[in-house]
Amino acid sequence: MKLSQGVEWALHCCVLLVQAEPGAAVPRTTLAGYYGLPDAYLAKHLKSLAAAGVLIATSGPRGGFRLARDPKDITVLDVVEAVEGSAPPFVCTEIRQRGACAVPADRCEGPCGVAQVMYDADRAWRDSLRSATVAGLSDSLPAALHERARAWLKNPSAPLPPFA
Amino acid sequence: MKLSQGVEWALHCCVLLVQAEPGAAVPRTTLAGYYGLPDAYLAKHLKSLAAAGVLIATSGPRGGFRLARDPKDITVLDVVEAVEGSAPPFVCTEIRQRGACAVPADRCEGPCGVAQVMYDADRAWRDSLRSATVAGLSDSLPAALHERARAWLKNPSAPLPPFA
DNA sequence: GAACGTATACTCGGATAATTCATGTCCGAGTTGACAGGG
DNA sequence: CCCTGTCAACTCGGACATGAATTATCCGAGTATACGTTC
Repeated sequence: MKLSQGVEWALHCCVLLVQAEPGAAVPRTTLAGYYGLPDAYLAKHLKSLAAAGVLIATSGPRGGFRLARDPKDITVLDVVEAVEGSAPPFVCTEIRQRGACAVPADRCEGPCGVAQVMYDADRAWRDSLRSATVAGLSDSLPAALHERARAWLKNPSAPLPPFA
Repeated sequence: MKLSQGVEWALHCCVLLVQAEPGAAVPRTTLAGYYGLPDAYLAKHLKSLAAAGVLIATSGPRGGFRLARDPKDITVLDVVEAVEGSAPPFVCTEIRQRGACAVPADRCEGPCGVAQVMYDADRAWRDSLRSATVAGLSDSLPAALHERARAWLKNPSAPLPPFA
């Protein structure tokens, strides 16, 4: 089991977008440059975020991506599911109904114990991710980083002030 | 994010092995036949379980696999990690230290907020899996299935009694 | 009848292909902003 | 000075290669059993 690399990128980009001017869009090249990511590939994940309703994409000059709603209402789970898909990681193939000792289907009402345990764990994982929001992640960063982010988003080509 | 198919197979096989005679080994062909699984591929996962110390493999006639310890002491997490590996699903590549707005390494003491949230979710997932044991899964099955399993393990070629 | 040696059959283990999915990259469609020209 | 039409540049979106991991399979190494032979 391995999570896509894009999850990390998407989360950091969403946190960065909190610092953008309200209503302003940030192009993907600016986002990619901030973290040194390949913009061509980052586009793929940003597209998924837009399709999932987490971001809003705008075309043309002054276009780009912006958060679709208040950062307080964007959970980490929203971002993860946008990139990874909302399909459960464990899929029960009902092997109890196959093979020499197959159990008749009419005796398999609920999910088997194995699937139930996996589903419970998946729910615990999702509940944990749902309890964190993009706003909370942004608040955990020091104010100095917010300043640098705002300066960069306003003018990516200008030199950044040195660290205090 | 997708879990390997082998996780389901491994869990069901471990639950089935609870019904084996104490000290007796069950060959992989018998395990595969019970659930109608490809024995050649199942061998790969059983090998992983043996390497992880969940099962004990024995060669030669009357050989096969048996549980390495009491089913109460085998958690579902043990089985999942044996098959999937114990590597965390989320790997932080420290992208905050890269790109145009890279943060100096000496200012990155602990993990970043994004990684922390993912690690917490991973811990919740593992804790959930750790709270379930192979013995618990076996106990959740009806007694009739235990009977059928014991009969099959004792003589896989004999016809099974019909369902009551 | 018991012990021993051999051969056999059965088991796991590692090495080897095929397929699927994530990764990485590119170019085209669409849209907005800017500019030049005219009123 | 203001309005309008055209143009151009910038943006995203989908289509196209690449690589790795999972899936799937086979054959060889090793071992305990069973049998036949001998004492």
